[in-house]
Amino acid sequence: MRGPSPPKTARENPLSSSARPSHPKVGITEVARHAGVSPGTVSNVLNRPERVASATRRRVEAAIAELDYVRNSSGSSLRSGRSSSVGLLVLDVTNPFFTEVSRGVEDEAVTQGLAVVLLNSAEARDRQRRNIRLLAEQRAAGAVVMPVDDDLSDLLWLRRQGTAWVALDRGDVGEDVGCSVSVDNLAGGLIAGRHLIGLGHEQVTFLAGPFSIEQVRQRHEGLRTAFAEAGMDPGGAVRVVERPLLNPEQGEQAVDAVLAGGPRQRPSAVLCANDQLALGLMKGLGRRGLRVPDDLSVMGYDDVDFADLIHPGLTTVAQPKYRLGRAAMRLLNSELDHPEHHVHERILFTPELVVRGSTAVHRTG
Amino acid sequence: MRGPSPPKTARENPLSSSARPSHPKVGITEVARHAGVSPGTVSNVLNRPERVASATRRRVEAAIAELDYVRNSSGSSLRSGRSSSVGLLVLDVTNPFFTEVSRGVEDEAVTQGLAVVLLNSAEARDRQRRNIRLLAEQRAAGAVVMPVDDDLSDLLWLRRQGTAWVALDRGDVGEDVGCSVSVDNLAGGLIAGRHLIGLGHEQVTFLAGPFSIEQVRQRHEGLRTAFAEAGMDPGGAVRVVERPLLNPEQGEQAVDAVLAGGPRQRPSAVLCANDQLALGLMKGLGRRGLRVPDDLSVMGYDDVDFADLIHPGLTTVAQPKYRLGRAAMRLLNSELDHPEHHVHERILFTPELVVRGSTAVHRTG
DNA sequence: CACCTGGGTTGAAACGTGTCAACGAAAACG
DNA sequence: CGTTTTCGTTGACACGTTTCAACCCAGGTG
Repeated sequence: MRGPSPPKTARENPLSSSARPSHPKVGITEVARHAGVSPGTVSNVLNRPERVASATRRRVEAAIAELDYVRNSSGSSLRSGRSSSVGLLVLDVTNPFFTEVSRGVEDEAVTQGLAVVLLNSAEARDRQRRNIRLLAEQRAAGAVVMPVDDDLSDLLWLRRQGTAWVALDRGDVGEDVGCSVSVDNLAGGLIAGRHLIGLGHEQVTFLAGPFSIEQVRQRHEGLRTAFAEAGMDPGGAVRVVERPLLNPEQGEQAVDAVLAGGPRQRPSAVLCANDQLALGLMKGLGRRGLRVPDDLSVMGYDDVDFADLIHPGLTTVAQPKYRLGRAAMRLLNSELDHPEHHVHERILFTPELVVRGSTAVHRTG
Repeated sequence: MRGPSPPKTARENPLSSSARPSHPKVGITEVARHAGVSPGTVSNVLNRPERVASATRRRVEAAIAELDYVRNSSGSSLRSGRSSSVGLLVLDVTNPFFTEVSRGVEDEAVTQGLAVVLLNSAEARDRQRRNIRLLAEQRAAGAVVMPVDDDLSDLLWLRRQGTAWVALDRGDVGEDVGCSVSVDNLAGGLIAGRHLIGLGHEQVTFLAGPFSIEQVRQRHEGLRTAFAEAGMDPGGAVRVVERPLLNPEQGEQAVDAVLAGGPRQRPSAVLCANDQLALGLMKGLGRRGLRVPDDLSVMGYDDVDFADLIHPGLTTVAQPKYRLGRAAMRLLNSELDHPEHHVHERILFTPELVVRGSTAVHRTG
């Protein structure tokens, strides 16, 4: 695709002005010749240094340095059948929640010398599919995946291709299918609901993302449970507004729907499926001249960085984002290291309530 | 590294329960046999479909579908010397500015069938170096890079290895070195300064990131120019507070330094090098009981999503983030397509002032 | 001294693909 | 009808690495 110079004419590349011209083709064999050993030995120096006598090892390392050899990972993963990079398939790079998770994944991956490639599904099924295909073509060692919906068929296909994965933030994948690490969304909805009920709210709206996402469903269910638990009828007390995506724009556009309804059903508090939605909603409310929390209490979910930075601070349900990513990658590592006697595992974190300024007691009347 | 099963024993993999067992090894040759053609023809179907008769093409495509063949990109890039993925080397995945840019890059890359792998420097030189090495080992086709500082030696090395790149948001790379696309930071600082001066501010603080970053230096310079232009002494009017990183935490921690100084030098407005810094600063000010913009005007830089979502809205200098990414990738594409008669190019966008609620006229007295 | 042992090293054989000269057949031409 | 051109297809080879049986040799054992 690139032909660095007119094919047959091995003309000197004008770019390599500084430093040694760095012979265009330095492979393992060239290094071997230069060090007076066989290619196999060089390979050993690279991959199992302990098996080679320290004298020759030093000689090889010197040659590597002198020739400025850089390993060709295509060759290596072609021969070994697997590449040494793992995919991180994320729902939305734009969402701070995911970027935080990715930090955890990266930190854990480097300890194993694995490279992380970050891929973005943008909450779209076909993009997820494209990315999964990409991972298969690259023969990725493994992947950490946040599935876009309940249909795991593409992921099963990926595993059949020989690429292991662990599901993140999706607790409902059976343990016969794969590992998963997630946060208890039922519990999250529950503590959110209890918090609002404790403040005297009797009519709340759940501003939801698509119900095709399991997290959304469970947070909703938890919220309803809280009301049932308090002896109130969830059917009457919690209304749902569903949006197709979980971003701020959607939150802002939802204002009308949230405020709609007769004075009787008008909510005194809103629980958003997401901090992003909450942020947009608060902006929309501000536009309408409504004050948070005086006119309406607002809760988010995730506790992303900016939840603490806006005014009023966003009351929200915190998820251990960094640890989530770390745990997922650790699980993946253990599966890669011992594929034969690996049994899928499910890790469940517990969310925590973080109270800030965006929720207040319901002033009746 | 992975040994799918005890070496010699080709035992049936218990995982492939559903669907066809999908013979573990389907390569281009297997497809060829199945379609009754030569491997070369299959390769042509994959890469230059127009050169193969439609009858045989259909036959091959059927075989591909039936065998569930998935191309092995290791083999392909080993043979061709280049992989078909490009790197996007970003300063900080956490910063919404970069995620927006990445969307532009991705959208443009898919039009050329290139896969984008996102790599994170975390504003750290050694991580940038690791990532550059990774790109070299993978023989990446190219890269879009936001350099962490002025030292471009690693990037020059990368190009010597045969991987082209274009610099993003770093206008000072010479056109003898590589393409670049950036936003005019001098102009940005200038319009920011004019805005503040127009509001009557005479004493402002520039809350800066590390001055090793070119953008920071230039925005500062633009700000000073605005004052000089207005007949005021920049040396007296603009004070600088420098922070080592460009994130919200740093902004919050800078409150003391910003407010420090006798009543005479106490600023009535702050220009932040970054929206992230501005956000943190505003939070810190809130903690101190100071109101924005009543007690202090605050400006950001970038116009990330949330600048419009917080209260008060953040007055800021908008950069065309998405177009930035798109332009960079387009430049890279053109270099990859015609490496021989390519001449490096420099694209400079113009920033725009976005006035929101965080700046107000200076109430003297 | 003959024999074994085992750590170091070698050489050749894959891995799956792209490329390219060569070739056959059919079509266009004189 | 013979000759050239065009279009499709073929095989074999090369890319850079890992792997593995074979081998060498020094040191220990009987």
